[in-house]
Amino acid sequence: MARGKIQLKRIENPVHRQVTFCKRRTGLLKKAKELSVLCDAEVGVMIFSPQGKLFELATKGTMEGMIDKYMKCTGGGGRGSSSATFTAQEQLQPPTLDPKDQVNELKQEIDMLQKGIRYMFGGGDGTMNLQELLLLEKHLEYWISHIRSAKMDIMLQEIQSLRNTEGVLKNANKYLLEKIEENNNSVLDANFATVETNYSYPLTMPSEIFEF
Amino acid sequence: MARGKIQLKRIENPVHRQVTFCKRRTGLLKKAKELSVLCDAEVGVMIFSPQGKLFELATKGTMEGMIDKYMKCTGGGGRGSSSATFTAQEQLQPPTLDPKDQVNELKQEIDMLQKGIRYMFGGGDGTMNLQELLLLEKHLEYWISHIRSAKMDIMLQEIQSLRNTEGVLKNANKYLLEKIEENNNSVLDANFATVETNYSYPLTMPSEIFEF
DNA sequence: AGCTATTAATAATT
DNA sequence: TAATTATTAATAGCT
Repeated sequence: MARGKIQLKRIENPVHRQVTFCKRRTGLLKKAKELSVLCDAEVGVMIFSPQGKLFELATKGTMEGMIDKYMKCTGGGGRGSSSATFTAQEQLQPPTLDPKDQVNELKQEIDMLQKGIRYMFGGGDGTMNLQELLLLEKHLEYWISHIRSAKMDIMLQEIQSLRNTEGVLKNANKYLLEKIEENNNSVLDANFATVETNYSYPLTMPSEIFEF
Repeated sequence: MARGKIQLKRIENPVHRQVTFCKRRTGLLKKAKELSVLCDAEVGVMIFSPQGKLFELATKGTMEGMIDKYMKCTGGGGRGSSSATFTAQEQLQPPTLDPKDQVNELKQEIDMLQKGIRYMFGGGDGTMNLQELLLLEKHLEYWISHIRSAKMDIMLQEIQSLRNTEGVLKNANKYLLEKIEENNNSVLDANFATVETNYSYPLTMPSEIFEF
């Protein structure tokens, strides 16, 4: 937003970077405060400079309070992601477990996530339960609409092109056969009478599979 | 920044407030990410809607990690948080390696996977940082090997089939032309001399695009 | 959800 | 640094 567009990549010039950090930090904190006031939301922002200096903003109460709230929100034991995707974790569990159990539990969760991914991309080895499958299905419906990749388009184009060629060849073939027939009739030579059957081939290709 | 100035006070109209919350929340998170990328800073944002729903962004690692860093930054034990806004402080971070770290590591991996899934299929709301993307890329390389779906295989098969047909037709065509030539030679009839050129067509198709 | 007319943020420059 | 300004980016009000 200024005398020139910016690329969304690290600013290499250290001076520019520092200046921009200053300006944008101020801007971000301002925006955060505005959001909070305008929309009655509670906003917390933490910024660590490259040198490790902390800048913070908590629009209601303290940052500590926000962190507590955050912990409660993300599920007590506290991973850092909201509702969403494929989690099978319990929301209510004794907070203190043996570290080893904790590790195993987390490993299991990772397995679950990977299973979901494998299911989607590997062709589904059928070890997911109904609830998981329903969630997946919902996502799939959305993803499917995005699958028209360029490669697919190119392939379809190529198929069409080949089909056109096939048509041309068929016509040429037919024409030539007719001409031979004519020749045969006129010169009474039966040598080429079986040509047609010698070169029979299936010209009808199943095309339903391309209806995406 | 729009069709009219705004007052920096709570928007009373609930609909307007909700819409604005949505828009500005997006804007704030975008700005946070930009600051992080442009200036190589680590930024964390927590937003609680009036209804208590959490929206978050952690530009490096997880929010948990940021909170840990914050805690260390603001005074070790977690006390003594700065009451106010815009505070700037020092920070250090010593390296550690014990069971607890293992747990954190696994938690981070789960976060990564969940974020990745959301990123890929949720439309990519752009909340992944470089490190996460690299990890994701690694996973993707694995998944990609499974993407040869039945449909793709069928398509390739179909293309091959069409090419075979094309070959057969070409041969038949060639054979027929030869026969005609023979005929022409034997009956001294020049009527079909131009048949060949009448049915010229490109038989060489670009096939490089199918090298997956 | 999209679309502009405007305002707000800010990159380059002084 | 701090101020200025030419531009870009965000978004308020409408559909």
